[in-house]
Amino acid sequence: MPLSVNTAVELFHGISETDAQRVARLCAERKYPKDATIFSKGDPANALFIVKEGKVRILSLSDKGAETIVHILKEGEIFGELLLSEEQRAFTAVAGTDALVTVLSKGNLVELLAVLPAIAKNFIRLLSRRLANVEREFGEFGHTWSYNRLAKVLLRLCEEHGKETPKGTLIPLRLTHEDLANLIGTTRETVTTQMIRFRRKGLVTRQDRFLVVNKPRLEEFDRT
Amino acid sequence: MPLSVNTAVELFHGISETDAQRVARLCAERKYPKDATIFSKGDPANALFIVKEGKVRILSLSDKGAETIVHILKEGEIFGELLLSEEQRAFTAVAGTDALVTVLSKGNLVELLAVLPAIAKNFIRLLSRRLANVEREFGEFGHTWSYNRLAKVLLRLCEEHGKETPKGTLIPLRLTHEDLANLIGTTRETVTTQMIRFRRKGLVTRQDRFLVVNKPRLEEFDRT
DNA sequence: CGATCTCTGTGAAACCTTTCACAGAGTTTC
DNA sequence: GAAACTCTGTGAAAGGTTTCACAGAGATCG
Repeated sequence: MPLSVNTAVELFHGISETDAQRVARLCAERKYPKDATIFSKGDPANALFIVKEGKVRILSLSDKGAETIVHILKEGEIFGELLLSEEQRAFTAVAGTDALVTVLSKGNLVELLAVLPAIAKNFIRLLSRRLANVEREFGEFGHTWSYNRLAKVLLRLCEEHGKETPKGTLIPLRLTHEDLANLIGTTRETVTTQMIRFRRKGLVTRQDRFLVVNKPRLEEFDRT
Repeated sequence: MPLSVNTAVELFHGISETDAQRVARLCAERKYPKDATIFSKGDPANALFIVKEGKVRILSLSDKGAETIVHILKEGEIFGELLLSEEQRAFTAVAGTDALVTVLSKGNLVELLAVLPAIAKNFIRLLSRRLANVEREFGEFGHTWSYNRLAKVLLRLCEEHGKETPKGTLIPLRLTHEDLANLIGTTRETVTTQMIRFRRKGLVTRQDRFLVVNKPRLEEFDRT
């Protein structure tokens, strides 16, 4: 068990060292191997999670097997945050890589929110920001064409996970074409076709098994 | 100015009558005629709004004139709720009918959140729920075909605004085909074509200028 | 009431996506 | 290292959507 919670996590910004230790005592830690399910749609929503190491994917699974990747989370991000409004999980969370997560039970969270107003404030800000992002994406997805959505998703992934390199912005995720298809709601084959076009146009390249994006040109492409 | 705030509004659930009056004193009211702009993308985000009467539309306007309707809000719902995380409005809010809204300035909201923990709790629950809804929709919109998205949107509008009648569920909004197109990200012509198909199949009918949905059959259609 | 403006209905051509099928490259596993 | 599996690349046929153009129905405003 950690001695003190990472105050770099936005939820715990601005609380004293003493409080941080108190919080830490209420948290547990769990390890998941890549592709392990952290929780599934329908499970009781009884804890809040924070990604400590690795990546976590939030999936929406439709009745007919279709899978949409709603979010790819990195270190410091929170998930399972809907526990105060929903009894059951609406989504499935899966470890995208080997992952270490901090777990805070619903009871403890409620207590913390009551006792430490700073945390309530942080929580509100955090939910607001995520809501704003999802709604923005939602609005932008009006574009019909897959290549527009693909360009936007790649740019978003650059913002959220990208690492600048001399050759462009590297996205340090092992994303298959099928993953990208699930991110933009199309088929694997369409992604393959469009990625080839993007590569031919010099909008993206490959580095080992990772994608490297030429941000300026891709943005330009997206605007046209 | 109202003497006491409507505690039917979720944000003000569970607070005492005295507190409700205190809250009410911090609120103002504004009236907007149909199609008036309440705030625009880019405006400073300095107040929270609550729909008191009428409908309000939240729009995402892309650089190139494309408009997506992100939300249609009814009485009791909150908007401009992102003010604690965003300096500027990310969306545009427009009166969908003549509308009466309650306005709470950012400063006053922050004060209330600090003083009345019940409100902070309500606010969190409210943001959680909205986030869950948007993410769910987002996930469901994987389906490519316009008629699937159209069916889903109509069903959602039934849930949120529908009034049961002997002939089916009436949606009391004057929605043009263009509005529907902006809700599902397609063109007006496609909506026209699909609505005609829906009508021929008996999934929807018309009542005056309103839409009446045969929910069971439309749900069945959506699943198939 | 007539003119105007908005909304709905249609059709054809160009384009994009899905679906299905299969091949080969790349990885993983034993 | 060979077998098994996953991922990427391709192609053709079928079907859906956009785009453009135009007509008529329906509402609105003097």
